[in-house]
Amino acid sequence: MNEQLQPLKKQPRAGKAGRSGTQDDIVYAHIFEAILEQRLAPGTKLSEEALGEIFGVSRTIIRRALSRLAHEGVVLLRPNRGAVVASPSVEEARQVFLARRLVERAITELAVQHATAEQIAELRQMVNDERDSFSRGDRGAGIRLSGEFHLKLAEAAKNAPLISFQRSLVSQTSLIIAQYESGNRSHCSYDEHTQLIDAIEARNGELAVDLMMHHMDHIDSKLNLDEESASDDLHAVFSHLLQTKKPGRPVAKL
Amino acid sequence: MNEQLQPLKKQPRAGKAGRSGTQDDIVYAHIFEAILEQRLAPGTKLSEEALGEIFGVSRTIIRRALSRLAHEGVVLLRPNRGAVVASPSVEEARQVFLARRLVERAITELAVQHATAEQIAELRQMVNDERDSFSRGDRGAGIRLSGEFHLKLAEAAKNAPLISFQRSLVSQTSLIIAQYESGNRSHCSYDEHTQLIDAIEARNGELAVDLMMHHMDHIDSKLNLDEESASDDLHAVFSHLLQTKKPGRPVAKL
DNA sequence: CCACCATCCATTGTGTACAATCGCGCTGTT
DNA sequence: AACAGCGCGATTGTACACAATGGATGGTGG
Repeated sequence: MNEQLQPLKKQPRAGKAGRSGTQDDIVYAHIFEAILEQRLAPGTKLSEEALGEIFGVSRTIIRRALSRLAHEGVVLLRPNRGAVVASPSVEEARQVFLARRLVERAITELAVQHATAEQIAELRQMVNDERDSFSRGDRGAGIRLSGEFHLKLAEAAKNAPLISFQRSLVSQTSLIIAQYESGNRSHCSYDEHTQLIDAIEARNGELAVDLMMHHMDHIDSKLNLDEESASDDLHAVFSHLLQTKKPGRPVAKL
Repeated sequence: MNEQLQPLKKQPRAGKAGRSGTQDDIVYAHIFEAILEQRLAPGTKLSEEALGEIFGVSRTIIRRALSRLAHEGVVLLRPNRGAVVASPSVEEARQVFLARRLVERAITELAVQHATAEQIAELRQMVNDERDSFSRGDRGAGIRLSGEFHLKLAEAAKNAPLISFQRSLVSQTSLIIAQYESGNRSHCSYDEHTQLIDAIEARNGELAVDLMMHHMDHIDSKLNLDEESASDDLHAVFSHLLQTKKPGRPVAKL
């Protein structure tokens, strides 16, 4: 609890994840990234003061970031008891996936109608980045970029409420994948992403929706939600017992 | 700016809209209600200090409530410039309605599968309340209760992400209705709500979805979004000019 | 007379001190 | 030995003070 970052006052974009914007966004992005990359395990307590020291900002900023993360379902905010990394139950995971199926179908149809050439090019670029991450063995970045692909697709759908909802769903999905994914197979196979882009570019709505639905099938078929989820579920159930494994520096390296 | 409420420290539930919970919720609910009942017109500036004095809490609380309202799209938070009541453009209204169609369809199907007898009874009760409000001539309460009906329905669908999204959509819809509704016709005709409940109770999914879609049709057919929206749109465009019509006590009576 | 610029003021953004709350361990009793 | 009650420590909740930003206003020069 004695090491601290440079006060990040003026660094324009902090490394890889720090989007442009205010301190909130930087803190938010770093915590989010740490959760996705499993440097912060589900159930880990997120002390406001500790995070404040780590990032060199006051609790005010931390609190806003946590509130935002909580709203997206990545962090659980227990009144008077602090924040912990969310550990979605199997049931919660199912609900998220159901909602995503719904939203992705609509987004795909809309994207086929509205996606511009520029957006399609950006999507292809993101798939490239994603493939690079996986081939580099950077699992966390891969999951994150895969999520960002779906978010970019939502932007192409040109519907602000859907984009916002999709952001929340993608965040939660990423957390679920990080928590439940079986084996070491790649997550969103980027091949599927590429095919999807092709269908969208060809303005073939039916095919695009089909591909997206299969893509969704593949994603949750990779998870252990169905039968043998007992062990993972137990872990989630008892995670609050493990949460106090030294409060000191949950984030080792940023 | 000199009259103030009792500091609301310990009043368990403040009148009609104050849900159980902390001060945030009370402030949130009151502002939300004031917006829906058009005691706060779109474009009205929401000064943190003024609200703080009115509710007898510090800006910290107000800020949280505003942030929450902003996330639901009812309030626009402009960095360094304060918060104003959102004034959705026609395009934004269209996007909200598109998203709602999507979500309502899914919610209806799920509610048909999962709604319990108790929930159905609660829905019927809400329709009664709604009818009472309209017959009493309380337009604001009517719009609000009508929204709460749709939210209750979402709860019956037993999908947390969808509930959360629906909450946001319903809030925005209510604001749009308050802003754009033509004539003095009733908004959500409660007859349609009753029929919908009947179909759900009979577990007739196809009929229920049909009714819901027609219900959606009726809702936006009542709005002036389509052709003659010019005047309303102009009003929205220039609403920021009217926003400074005395900052004093925007909320007259709670 | 108009346009531009500098200064001021009102309002929001942030940090920090204090108060309230909850969990935990201690002690005493049965 | 086990359990209930109580106080303590740590952490969150709230208020407030100060800093920073942006708009408004009044003055000056063209």
